[in-house]
Amino acid sequence: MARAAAVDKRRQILDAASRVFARTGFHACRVSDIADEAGVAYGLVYHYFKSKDEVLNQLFTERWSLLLAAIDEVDRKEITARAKLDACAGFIIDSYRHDPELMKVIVVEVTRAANSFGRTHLPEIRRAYDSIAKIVGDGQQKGEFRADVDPEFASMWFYGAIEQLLSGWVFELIPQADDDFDRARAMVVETICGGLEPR
Amino acid sequence: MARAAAVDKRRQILDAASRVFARTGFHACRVSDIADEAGVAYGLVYHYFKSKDEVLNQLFTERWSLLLAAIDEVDRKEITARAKLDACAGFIIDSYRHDPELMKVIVVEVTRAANSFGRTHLPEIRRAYDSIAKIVGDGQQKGEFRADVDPEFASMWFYGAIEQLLSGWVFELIPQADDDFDRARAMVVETICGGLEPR
DNA sequence: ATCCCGATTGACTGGTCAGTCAACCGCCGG
DNA sequence: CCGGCGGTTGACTGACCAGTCAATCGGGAT
Repeated sequence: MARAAAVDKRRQILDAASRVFARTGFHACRVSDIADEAGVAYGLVYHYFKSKDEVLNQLFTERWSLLLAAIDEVDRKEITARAKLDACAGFIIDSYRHDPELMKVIVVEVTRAANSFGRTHLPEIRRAYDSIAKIVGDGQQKGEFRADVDPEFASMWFYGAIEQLLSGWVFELIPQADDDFDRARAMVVETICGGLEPR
Repeated sequence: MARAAAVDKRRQILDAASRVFARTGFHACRVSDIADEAGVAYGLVYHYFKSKDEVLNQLFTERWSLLLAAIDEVDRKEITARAKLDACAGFIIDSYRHDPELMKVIVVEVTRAANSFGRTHLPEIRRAYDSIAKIVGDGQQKGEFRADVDPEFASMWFYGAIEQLLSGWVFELIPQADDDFDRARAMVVETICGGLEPR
């Protein structure tokens, strides 16, 4: 019971932090905001986490490892490179659809923060790029994609295009009705894979 | 003379700020770091700028208005949509090549910072997306691009792909020898325009 | 009933830093 | 030679906030 309650409180704090970071930004918010949002005392945050930074690290690592696992799993399937990239795009976009606040935090505070947290998590972030590059490279081997494009670069703009879509939704620059997510996924994959395939 | 010296000092502070923000990040650096880097007294920063924020705003606005002007000028030319997008990509990449620190600051601290400065400058950022969307839309009108892709979305991933390239260079994830810049530009334009053109 | 120990509380502290301000400098015009 | 004024200086202050810690709570074991 004590054990289960502790797990709950920890989760409660993480979820609250996700909302607060999304709303106010990591730097602009206070630890007391997180505690208030979670409905717990200030000090309890420090019972479960070493520091404010560690709360964000935890949020990032949790979700990013799911992403890495998903990409690797996709890569193991016997499907075309285009289908693999479509599945990757789908996973990322669905992550946003499922929990926009958490994805906003991850993108804004970590993935796109070249200073601060981006630096810290560079290896994990890079692993995602590498996995996508591998998918592109394998596609080239099989003749599905043209060979005169560097897979390393292609993975950057494939990922960049998707992340920019998320940003567009976060900033409310592009529509996010329920079917816009799937349409956007289909269009971006169609365009980039179309450009990567031999004419 | 006094006038000229004042302009120099202001510039000196802006340039120093660009270097310091790039190195340390806007939030992590102190105003005294900027003053030290510029070789002026702490208080002088506040003689020329209302606040630390205003220094960053100034850096951003200066460069971003150049970008907006460049895109508009490109759009006015009588060339294909693909050539226009190529010129836009070229301008952004050359901006980075010419002054990587400033572009790093603009991308990391403003463009990609959905909270804080991103919010503040949303209208100007949006104008760039809109201009690119217009180029894509016009290309569709002329039959150069397929019509079944939303220009608004296409501009997001075109810009996103390029910005991710910049990020890759900032993070030192992809090579940045002198000819990598032009190769990257050519590849990304070839891929995305290739995907946008009718098969 | 009593003890124990992990969970929980929130007041407090120490350090940091943006922004202020009063004094100083040196050029220029009279 | 002097007075004024924009440019320049840097010590200081006030606010803010991450992280600490001593005290309290409460439930399970004996």
